[in-house]
Amino acid sequence: MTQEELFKKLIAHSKEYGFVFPSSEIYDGLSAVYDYGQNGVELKNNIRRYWWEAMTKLNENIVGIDAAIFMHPQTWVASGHVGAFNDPLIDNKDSKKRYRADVLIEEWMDKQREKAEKEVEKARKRFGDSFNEELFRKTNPRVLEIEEKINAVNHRMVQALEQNNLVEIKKIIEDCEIVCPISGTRNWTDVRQFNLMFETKLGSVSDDASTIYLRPETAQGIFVNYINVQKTGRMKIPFGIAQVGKAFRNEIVARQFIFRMREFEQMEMQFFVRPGEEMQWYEYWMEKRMRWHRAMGFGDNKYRFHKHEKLAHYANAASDIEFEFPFGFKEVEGIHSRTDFDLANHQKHSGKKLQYFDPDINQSYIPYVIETSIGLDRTFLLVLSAAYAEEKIAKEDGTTDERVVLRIPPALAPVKLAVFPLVKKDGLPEMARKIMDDLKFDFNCQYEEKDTIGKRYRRHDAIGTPFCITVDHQTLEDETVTIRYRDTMEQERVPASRLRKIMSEKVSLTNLLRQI
RNA sequence: GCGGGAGUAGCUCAGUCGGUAGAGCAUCAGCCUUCCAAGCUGAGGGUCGCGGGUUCGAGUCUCGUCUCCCGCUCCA
Repeated sequence: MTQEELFKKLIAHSKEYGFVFPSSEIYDGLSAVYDYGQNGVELKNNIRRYWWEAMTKLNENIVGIDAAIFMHPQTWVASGHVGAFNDPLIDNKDSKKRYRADVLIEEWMDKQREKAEKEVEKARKRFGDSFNEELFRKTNPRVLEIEEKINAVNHRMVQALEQNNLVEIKKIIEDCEIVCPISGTRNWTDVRQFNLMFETKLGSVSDDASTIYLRPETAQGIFVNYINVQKTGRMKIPFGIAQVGKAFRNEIVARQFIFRMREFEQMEMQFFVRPGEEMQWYEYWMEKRMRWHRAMGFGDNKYRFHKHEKLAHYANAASDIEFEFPFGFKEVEGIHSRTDFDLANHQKHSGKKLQYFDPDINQSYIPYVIETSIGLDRTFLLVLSAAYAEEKIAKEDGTTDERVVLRIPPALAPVKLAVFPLVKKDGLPEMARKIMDDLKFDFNCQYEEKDTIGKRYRRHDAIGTPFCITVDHQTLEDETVTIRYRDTMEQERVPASRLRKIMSEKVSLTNLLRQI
């Protein structure tokens, strides 16, 4: 089976077993938006809890918040998103390459400048020692002509960008006869504005309402609350603030199932440190976050670090944790050293002091920030794709059988255990119900009596239920039941009275957290 | 956005030359009782993604459109 086939099967399996549905599917769906189903929501909640507890429970100096999705519009000016998430783009129809229109024009201007320089060089060779460069630049008609052209284009471009005049930008590209560096043609599409932030209106009357954005990242909710949390929680540097929540990006191309969605959930932690100590904390969190991933037990070789060579506007170091998805190694988490970029800009734009007084060194400063940012939906996809397995089983009569099993870590599995009566009579259902009623306060359980026992086992394999409890005739005699293990398909007979203790141990999130 | 592929029952798919929409699995009810999906009987479930056009007649031909998958592109 190719990886592509595997991925398709995974998507089909996700739908068939109630993990992920296309959004508003009865209306044909909505591009790159998905809903979590009855099993998906359980798995997602469990992953979220695993992260949340790993952050806030295991670290005394990390606390959580839950900031609103709507934020003051100035937030996004300060963070740089209004500038950086707003690009005029143009496509070349022949090479199918996409460019930033303003970059194309700037590159054209650079080329013109090179031309002028060549004229100057030529003249320098011709005139030798008597060459007066300044005079030549001021008087040579060719150089003057080029410079005039550059200035005119630059003026037009700046004005067009300011007025957001996309038609004019395209006209500049046409007038300058700019060609695609790849295809060499001038077969361009219209210039389009891509704003990655979703806009909406705050206020009921749209006329005097102000435009606000759906947050494109959750981090800013932490930065604007940093001083509140620090003061009211009496936090001392180094400390962290964790948050889980939805973020929204109007991606040009959203693809690969739930890997890149327009509405997605981030689990972010911003760790505030003393300036100059950021690199050691950066290393610390890279290592610590990798351990969190590996504790899930999908295999260390499935993960790798990817160091960013080209850094974002706010960072002085950045690495991704990549996981080997069916479509290749892809980012699930970023660990970024964001310097004091965000806090310093919020201080500047808000006029509020965001400094921290450090009693140890008797100094005030704006803290530096190490960010760990992981996609919850991506982690969900990670767990599903790592857990999904198709197995061949040798049967007693020599034939082979197949089963689909999700080897989800028990602590994360949507349903922890299923309780079955072996047959639907002789008082076995009643006995099974009684056991189920006792266990349901502690675990997410399901009771099933329909179909043969084998079918019921397979059904629960398919949704990743790690344990099946079967009540048989012997149970009526000595109150023992069997536990059937999902991964090995082996069974073990235990007293029903011990079930709660045994299961607590096996599905414990605490035990998973201890492995980090 | 461009190129390729796809869309028929909950799932996987068949549907010939344009002539009354099918199978297996699943679901539900009943029978049977057996620890690894396959027994028996019956039932429900479809505007063939959506909308035009051609035709006496369209799941099938044609045009448009939407959605999904793959590649390019984009990606704090």
